[in-house]
Amino acid sequence: MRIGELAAQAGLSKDTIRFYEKIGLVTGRRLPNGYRDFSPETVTWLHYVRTAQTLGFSLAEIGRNFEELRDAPDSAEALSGLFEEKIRVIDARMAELAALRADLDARVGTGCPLRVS
Amino acid sequence: MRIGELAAQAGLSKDTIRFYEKIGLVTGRRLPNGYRDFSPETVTWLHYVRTAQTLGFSLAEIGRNFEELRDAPDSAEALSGLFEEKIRVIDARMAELAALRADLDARVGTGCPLRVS
DNA sequence: CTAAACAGTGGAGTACGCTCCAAGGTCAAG
DNA sequence: CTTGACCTTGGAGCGTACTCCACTGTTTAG
Repeated sequence: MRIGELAAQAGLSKDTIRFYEKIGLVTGRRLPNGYRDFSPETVTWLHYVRTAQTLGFSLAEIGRNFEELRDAPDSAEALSGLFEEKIRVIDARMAELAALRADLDARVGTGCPLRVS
Repeated sequence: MRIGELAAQAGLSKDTIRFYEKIGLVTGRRLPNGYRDFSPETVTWLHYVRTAQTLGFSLAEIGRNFEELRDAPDSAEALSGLFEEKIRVIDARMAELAALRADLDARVGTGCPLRVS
């Protein structure tokens, strides 16, 4: 798969993918003509990158996951582990949101002390 | 309260607070000697800023809330409205996270296709 | 009176995550 | 053989959110 198709399928720009390659977030083979050639799994990987990113992980952190994954003896197992870890993060994030929601909820209509200056 | 104390209580650096003032995220009176003088409520406000930020709101968005709040005829009512709106945003974000979680959950242990090459 | 601890300003620099060129090579269709 | 869609590279630029610096002024304690 060349970069344009990958970009379309992953919902990213080509420039973004080239940028990700530069920082080691994706790797691609090259065709004889120099064009990048990505495996279909890269689409899944990029979706995961997006997910992790919205969860607050930096590209550097995600890149470290990528390396761990690549070096793992069992990649399916490693991936499951990664996902489980992300799920824990999501749960924590949701708990945070719930707490904030409760806090705001309690303040609604109370003329609470956030009067500014 | 001068900037140093505010910084300590809010867990931010003085530079950050001066930066926030520059972009209109906090406002302060000035003492006769030119030093900034913040009200105690600013601490609460800054905590709110921190929270909103970790939830993914940009400083610009938070700043708009701040202005709406300041310009509102009835500040208590405006604040309630703001909180209710935030709650809706939070609910939406939680639903998003729940979907993400379900997605990851479904992949765990399936030896899903994310082999990286 | 002096030293230390605070405060002020303006402006430069940094890290992150893109985004947009410009100039050029590759390739299939007509 | 040209046109157009695709690809390449390097490098500049941008928005966000700080962070640091140099230099200066103010206040307080000894």
